[in-house]
Amino acid sequence: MSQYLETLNPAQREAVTTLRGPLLIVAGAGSGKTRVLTYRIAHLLENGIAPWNILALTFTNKAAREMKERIANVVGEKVAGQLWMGTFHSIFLRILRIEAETLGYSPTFSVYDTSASQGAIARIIKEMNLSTDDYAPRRIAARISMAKNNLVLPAQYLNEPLIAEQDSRSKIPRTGEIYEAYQQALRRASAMDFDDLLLQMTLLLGHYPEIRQRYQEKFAYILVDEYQDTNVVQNRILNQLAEQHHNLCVVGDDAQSIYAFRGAKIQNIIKFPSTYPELKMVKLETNYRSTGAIVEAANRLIAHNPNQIRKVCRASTDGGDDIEISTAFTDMEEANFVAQHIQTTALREKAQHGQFAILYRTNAQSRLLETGLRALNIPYRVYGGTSFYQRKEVQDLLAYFRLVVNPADEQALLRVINLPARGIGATTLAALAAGANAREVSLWDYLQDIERTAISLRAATLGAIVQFRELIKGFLGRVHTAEAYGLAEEIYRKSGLREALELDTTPEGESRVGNVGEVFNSIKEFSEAKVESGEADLVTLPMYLDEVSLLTDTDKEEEGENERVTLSTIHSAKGLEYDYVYVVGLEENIFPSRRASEEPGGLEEERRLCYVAVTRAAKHLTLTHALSRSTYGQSQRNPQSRFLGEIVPGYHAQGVEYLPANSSTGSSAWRGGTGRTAQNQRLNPSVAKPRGATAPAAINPSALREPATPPEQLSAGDSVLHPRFGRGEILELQQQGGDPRAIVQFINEPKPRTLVLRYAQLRKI
DNA sequence: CTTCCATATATTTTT
DNA sequence: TATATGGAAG
Repeated sequence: MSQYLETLNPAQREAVTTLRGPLLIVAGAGSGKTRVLTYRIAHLLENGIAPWNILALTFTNKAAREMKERIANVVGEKVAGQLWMGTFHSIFLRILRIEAETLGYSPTFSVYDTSASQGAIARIIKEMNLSTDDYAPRRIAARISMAKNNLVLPAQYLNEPLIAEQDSRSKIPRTGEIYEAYQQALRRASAMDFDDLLLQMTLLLGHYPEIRQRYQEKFAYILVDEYQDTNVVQNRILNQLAEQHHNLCVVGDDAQSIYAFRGAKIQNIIKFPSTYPELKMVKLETNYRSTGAIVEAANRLIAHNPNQIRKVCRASTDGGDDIEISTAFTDMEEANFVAQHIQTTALREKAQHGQFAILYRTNAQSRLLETGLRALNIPYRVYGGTSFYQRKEVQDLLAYFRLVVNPADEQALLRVINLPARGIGATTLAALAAGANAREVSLWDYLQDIERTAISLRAATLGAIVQFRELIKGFLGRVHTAEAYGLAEEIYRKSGLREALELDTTPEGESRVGNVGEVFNSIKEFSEAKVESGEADLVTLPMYLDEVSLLTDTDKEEEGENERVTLSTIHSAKGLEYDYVYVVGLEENIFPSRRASEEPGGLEEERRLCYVAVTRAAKHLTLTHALSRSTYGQSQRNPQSRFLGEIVPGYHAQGVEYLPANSSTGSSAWRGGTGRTAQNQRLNPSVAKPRGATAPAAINPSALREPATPPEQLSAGDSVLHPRFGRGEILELQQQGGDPRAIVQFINEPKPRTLVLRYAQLRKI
């Protein structure tokens, strides 16, 4: 027996060594799932299965990369590189590129990200003259995405009475038509959105038996990670591929299914046994990550969900710290408490900041937490949020690349045709779109003989269009032969994008230039990696685009990860673990969120989300809630989350009365010095042990009551105090125009702010 | 055609 | 409270 098998427990060993037939591995949190998957692949290889016959699918690039690395450690880089291992989307993209022509797509088809897809849908809604109040593009896009994820094509969508009824009740009866037009637009642009990468894949396998058979034979062994998060289409594809050999191994935990809102079907994992009656089921129930106290807390919580695959999770070690619960008066005090708690704990336990994570339900909650951490000089990083790749300047540049690779790409064309401003405005574009639509060709095709067809355009506008067309044409021929970096640079330069960006010397402008620089760095890194690994001799722009269009921020590794506290939504934290975890905002209407509790099954999903949050903690778990919280600028009071009582039976925030909602004068009224400002209890043993819990306020409130300095007495270089942002230095004063403004760098802010002096109430210090 | 200001709008989001 | 979007002025 191989050495690695000896390091596994019996259940893990069974999961690793059962090579043939359908296998369901129910893997509780922290049960060594990745280890099992890794060893299982190693074991397959050891038993003579060729790496190219193994398909291993994950949801995130990060998970794929991690597993690839770990397998490479066991079997070597060369063999690991030959595995078909990656995300659903990236693997299917790879296959769809090969088979594109069968489906009537160009092999250079574009991949639309969410914003491109929404843009295309918005265009159609406008062209159909529908009100964007009822037909909010976001909403329609979500509806279409849901349809695609559930394998409902436009024809079915239009014919399904149930859907028609739903849509007319929601006042969006023409959604089906939009869906149909959208799919046509995608084809004309030779583009697929994220959902299409799955949908077209299943259509390919469904409509072409010989192709299906080829892939069935090729992928004789299939492994799927996070199976509880698969949607209808993904599940269908898996069944299609596994039809012949039935060697389908899925790993998941129904208790951690948190993506139903994106179409994930928890039923896939629950019904897996009935799809494959001959299956073997293995339950991994030993949690090697968390202490007994944490595992028990998680078990108590999840026990409130009725629909589950039964399993009994046990900790590998008993005991551990009790779960800590803290009640704060306000969200700001909650944030300060957490920051303070982290500082004290890090000192006392000699723990690295990288071992701490603060988890919240919504991204908006990160702001106060950041302020709290900054006030104590605790380094942190915010996971997720606005992605690097969603920055305007980055998207603009990538749109140029996309257009050069696939000039039919309408969204890319629309994005850059007037960028930098060339005098091709909305009116002109509407005329062009009308012309293209009338002829049923892509915009790009329509531009080809625009000199003859567009009569109504002004000479200057026509000239600008022709010039742009020739600019793009100059790149087209070289896309597949030129090296990515050089071509990218040339595009950046010749398009005028570079000049336009570099002209802006404001701090924001400079950061934009920096971001573009990062893109170029990533092109270089990507190219070098591909050449070094021998995967390619020549790395072209299309290859880079395929990589980058399926990449998210979370995939980027950052410097100094170990020294920084992680701030993350619970969703983004799935799969990660930290010694010290703070789950904040445990209040009704926040967590569980109001919307979720209104939807059927929503509450259970929120509870699973909470389960995910709790099980991220290895050593110590702190739960916090605030009596009052400002949302959208308004103060709100929410009762404690029901989850608190489920985790710690009988828990009620004690010793604090609900205070009137925060008034405009600030919270200094109860910050005065006497009495505790927050209640903090250590539970179980049930004797509540209060302790002082509030961090020093970032800004001394009394200092702010002093009158502001009149604007005319301020000058650049002055140190000033702002009621909200605190201390800062004036970088520049702007007099031009109506209101005099000041650009101020605050010590607690990453970048300078521009303030209108009339309102800003700055005080010179 | 571009710029600016008012107004609306507001989960979670692996791809 | 921030941000996105759309209409009116430049």
